[in-house]
Amino acid sequence: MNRRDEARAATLAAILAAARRLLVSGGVAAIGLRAVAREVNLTAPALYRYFPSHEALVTQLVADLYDELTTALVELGGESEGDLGAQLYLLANGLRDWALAHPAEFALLFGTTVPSPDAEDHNDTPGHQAAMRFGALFKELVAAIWHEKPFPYPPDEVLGSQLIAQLSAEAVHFHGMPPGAIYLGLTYWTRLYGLICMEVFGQLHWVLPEAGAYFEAQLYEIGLAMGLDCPAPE
Amino acid sequence: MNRRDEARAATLAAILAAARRLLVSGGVAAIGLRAVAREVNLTAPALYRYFPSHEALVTQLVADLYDELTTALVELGGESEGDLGAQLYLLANGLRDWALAHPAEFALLFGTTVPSPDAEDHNDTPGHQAAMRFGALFKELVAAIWHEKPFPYPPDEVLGSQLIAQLSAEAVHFHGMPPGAIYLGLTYWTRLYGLICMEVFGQLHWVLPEAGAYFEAQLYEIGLAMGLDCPAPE
DNA sequence: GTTAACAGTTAACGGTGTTCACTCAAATCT
DNA sequence: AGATTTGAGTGAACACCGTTAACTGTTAAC
Repeated sequence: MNRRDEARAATLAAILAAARRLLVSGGVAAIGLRAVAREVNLTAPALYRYFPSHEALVTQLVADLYDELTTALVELGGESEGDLGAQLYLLANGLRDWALAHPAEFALLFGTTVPSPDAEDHNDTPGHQAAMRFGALFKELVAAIWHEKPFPYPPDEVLGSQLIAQLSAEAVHFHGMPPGAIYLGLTYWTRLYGLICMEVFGQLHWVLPEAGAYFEAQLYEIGLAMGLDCPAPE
Repeated sequence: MNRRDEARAATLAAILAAARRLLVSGGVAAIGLRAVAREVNLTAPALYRYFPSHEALVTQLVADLYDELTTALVELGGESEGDLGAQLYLLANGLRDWALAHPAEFALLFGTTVPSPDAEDHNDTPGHQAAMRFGALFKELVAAIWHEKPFPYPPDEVLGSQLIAQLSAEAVHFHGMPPGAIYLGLTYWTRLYGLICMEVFGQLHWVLPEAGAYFEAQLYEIGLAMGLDCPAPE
């Protein structure tokens, strides 16, 4: 580790920290090259020694945010050691709290990710890999819940043969769960994502000014479906 | 109607059409003042005779897209006159098809709408009003379904007293449906929105490369909960 | 027929991401 | 140790962005 490499690593971290600060305070649009450079006492072209483009900087920031969110949720779930149901409940609420506290970051991570059809070239992007690590969190937890106490799942007629085939192909990533159980776990994630998206993006205001009670009811409902004894809303 | 007013209306329509074209081809970022102006053989400052700002132009475009989507869904549902369940099914599938065919427009309408907390000033924006007209579509249909054949809804213990109070306050907008029924209708909309968001934003690729079968299964499941006889997936 | 209103232009300001030529210090090689 | 290469950083510039101001014609109104 040269003295130059140390300096490089330090400024790189400072750049990402500054970008993060700007994102939190002013949204995605606030992450300008000159603004970031100003925060670390540099000029804009100097950042091209660290990132090939503005987009690459934002992508790296996305990856860091994913990892930060993942570790935050992991240690949040660690508080309820053993009770996997409570862990999933904490995870869901933790994700919602994080999204509401950091709407700009949430929009950057989970919103408007226009996926270019050519999947090959950007599947190895740091953001994608961090997203996979985040997704694995839910995958592993759902699989653990299933293997601890298998929950009833919809009969095959509800899913359809095509979906069953698709889910069976993914069974290796879910530790050999049956397709119906994978379906229910996926349903949990889908509904959770949809609820948080609607709330963060303000798509729920026209019917519910405050979505906390609705969120809890939904969580309770889907938790019941998975055989968990979630705390009932009051 | 002066000759000047005619010209004004014509160019205004041309501006919005050009903006729409740019949105479709290149996403939201492609709607630049100079780009729009170039499309209608004008210079950028000329557009300020028609819109006070770039944002106002985009907002108007959002309103137009909402109305276009609303009418498209209305006439799509009109094909199944009488059968309200089939109408809801067509609406859901129509919305998904539209979103997948026009991802940029969908992202503009339903994604990343950062809602400023000061709700007073922009509640009368044309985009908001058009969004209300769109939302009314689902509201009315759910209410009609309920009044035609009331469906069973979750007991009060599942919802919690606070949510029941909130939903009761909104009952006037749902033609006097009980809170539990409103909850189920809202659940339909929430799950539909979440599913489409996930699919359009590419948030489902890491587990399902093609989400059509999953979408159908989800639609069938929630349709069953509302007492509808949707076509079962195969 | 004069006057006021208005669509549209050009020029400019501050901002953006990005590239190029350049300087200077640090690491490497002889 | 001295020469040489690597690389971080700068300043100027390019093409773009949204926006404003001053200005030119044409059209409507009195």
